[in-house]
Amino acid sequence: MAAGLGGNIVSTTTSSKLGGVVRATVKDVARRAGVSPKTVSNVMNGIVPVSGPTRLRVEQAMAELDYVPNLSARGLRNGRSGVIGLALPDLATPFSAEIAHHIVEVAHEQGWSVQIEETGSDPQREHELMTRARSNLIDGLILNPVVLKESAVQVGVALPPVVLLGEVTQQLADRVFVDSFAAARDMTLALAKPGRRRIAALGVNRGRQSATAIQRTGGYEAALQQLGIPLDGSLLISCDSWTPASAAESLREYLEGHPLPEALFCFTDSMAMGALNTLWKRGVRVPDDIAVAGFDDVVDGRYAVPSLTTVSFDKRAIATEALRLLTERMADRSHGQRIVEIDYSIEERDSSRS
Amino acid sequence: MAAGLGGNIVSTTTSSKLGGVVRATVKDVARRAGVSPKTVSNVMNGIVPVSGPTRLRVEQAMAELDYVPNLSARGLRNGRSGVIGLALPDLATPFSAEIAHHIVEVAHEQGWSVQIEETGSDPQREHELMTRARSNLIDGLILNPVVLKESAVQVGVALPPVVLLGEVTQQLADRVFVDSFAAARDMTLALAKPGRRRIAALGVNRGRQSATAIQRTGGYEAALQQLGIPLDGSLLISCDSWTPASAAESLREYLEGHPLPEALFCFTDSMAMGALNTLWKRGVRVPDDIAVAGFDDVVDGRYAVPSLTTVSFDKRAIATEALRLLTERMADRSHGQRIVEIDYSIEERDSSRS
DNA sequence: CCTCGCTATTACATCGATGTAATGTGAGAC
DNA sequence: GTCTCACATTACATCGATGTAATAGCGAGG
Repeated sequence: MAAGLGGNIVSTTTSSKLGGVVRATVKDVARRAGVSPKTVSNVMNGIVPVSGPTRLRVEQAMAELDYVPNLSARGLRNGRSGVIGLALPDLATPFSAEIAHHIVEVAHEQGWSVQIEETGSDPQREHELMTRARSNLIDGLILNPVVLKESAVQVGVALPPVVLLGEVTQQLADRVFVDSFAAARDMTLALAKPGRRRIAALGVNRGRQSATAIQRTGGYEAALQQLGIPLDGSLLISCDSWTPASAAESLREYLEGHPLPEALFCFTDSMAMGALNTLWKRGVRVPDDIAVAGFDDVVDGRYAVPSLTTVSFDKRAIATEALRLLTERMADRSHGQRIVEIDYSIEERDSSRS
Repeated sequence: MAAGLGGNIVSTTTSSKLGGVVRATVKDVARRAGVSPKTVSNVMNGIVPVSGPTRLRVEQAMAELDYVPNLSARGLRNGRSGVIGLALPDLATPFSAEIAHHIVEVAHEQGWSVQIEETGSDPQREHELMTRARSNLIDGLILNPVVLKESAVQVGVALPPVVLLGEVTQQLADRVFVDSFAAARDMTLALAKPGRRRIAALGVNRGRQSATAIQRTGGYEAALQQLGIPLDGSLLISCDSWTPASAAESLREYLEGHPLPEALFCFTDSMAMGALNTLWKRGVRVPDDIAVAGFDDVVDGRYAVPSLTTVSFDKRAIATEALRLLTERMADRSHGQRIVEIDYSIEERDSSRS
């Protein structure tokens, strides 16, 4: 309201409003504590030393005014927002949800906020995200891409730090992954152990192959080869969407035209649960008539009927490693590509117990 | 590099860096298009009219420079970030995940980003979130509280717009909810229809009651009363954590000391799936020996063995309504509390089919 | 008593976008 | 040919926090 004299403008209204409610700023805190705004800032950041008494006065003033820093302003000034993005195909998928859970949890422990985006397996959407990322509202991105070779995700110099989850190849970004090929191979071997030879695989994509599907199919085939079992194309059950609904329906159709395999390896637990439902509806007993296995070790799979044999791995480790790679790259963008592999194990449960 | 003359300082270095990569600003775009920064801003916002040719030049310049607006700066200036917060107890819970999925989806359609937080059912954490919300990085908050009467969530004047999900009472915030009481009552009635009288309820909390647990327990008891069935305390199976693990274990312990009820109403689908697993392990047939029902209509429940009878409701409608309430309140903070009720229906599936 | 040197504090500019108020430009009317 | 009016465009200040460089304070050493 009051204009100063000369070049200096002395404003008396410094607090800002949020929906009509006043909010204190550093200036307000400074005035109340009888110091300069920069000193308040110094107290908050702790880099520049502040004397004991002054620090106390400032802290008290902050408390009295219920001061909350404006992160937009800080983000503008610092060039960093303290927010990371997490992009997943579909949050409603139990596997994605568990990953998201761990990432949000680990991020929070380290003081980061997480902004979630769904790509819906759409390369276009994945591209949008990179752009969004560049708008400085997020400092980095953890991306779980689906489509192989999606040129959309060109992890280049003009983009913020990115960590990919999963087995995208041909990308230069940092990456955390589980060796799906080896895991699928081992699971197939485990299913074959009790002498089963007619082992079907559920989840082969008909059209555009996802990187994950290719890996798991490859591992499955490698195991058969290792066992000397000839590859039987009629045991590859395709399933366009990796959902229980799609899996249940695909298996239902399949069983109408094919004999029952001795074992069924589903490429995700979600699909396995759809499959279990179909088998149960047809009166097929698991594991007596057919052994079933999944992949991901999702919580619900453990309580499926029967409990689902699956490929298990430490999802929290994935979150921890992804965040480590991301923060390290944010600190130093120059170092080369880093790839972290997460161990897996075969969890044999009731659905394949012979 | 070149200093201007007089009071005006003409800077030639206007683009900013992000990890060593130059990023164009409005100034750069303006210079390239031969207009002022404000005109560029006008082109983007579309409020102030800009002549055709000028607009074209600006748009071309933006494209050439690969311009991306800095949202921190915009947020600082406008006081709004375009981000809303979503706080849920636990993302890994299929129900929460599905809700999150729909909210993220609907929010994206309306141009909002979503920042996710987990409260872990911790009132303290819920409080932190409100503070965080005030830091202007989020314009509003959708909160799914768990604990009843958590004084932490004091939806007051100094806080950003909040919409609560669920049946928190005694709060003045806008709210979207499903009538758990009525739904639980109807489900209990449905389970009793074929003449079942010994109906157990799984999910009663031992210690601190959640609002939801109270509602569902109440509905269950109301149904029994309506049916003239005396309330039998030994049919109330408590379960401290609403997870399949906890439910499976609680039921296992329960069955060791009690006869098998005729029906089991679990307060969530997740718990019901844990229960199904326990029943199967004990050789109890569902629905022949006992009918089982859940609540939430989670995807995996539909493919449980047997398919789970449940209380269903439109989760996308919850998301849509929550966002509508939130955006309306952000536009006008003065109007009174609004409460939206979402319809439910009883989905009878194989787990209770007699 | 004065200066040196160290530390705590301050004034000022800055990050990028945008509202405000003022300026510039053109067509149309007299 | 001049004046008005409407509209496109510009200069400047601002949002809030913080780095930079300069200042103030203060004890120790000469």
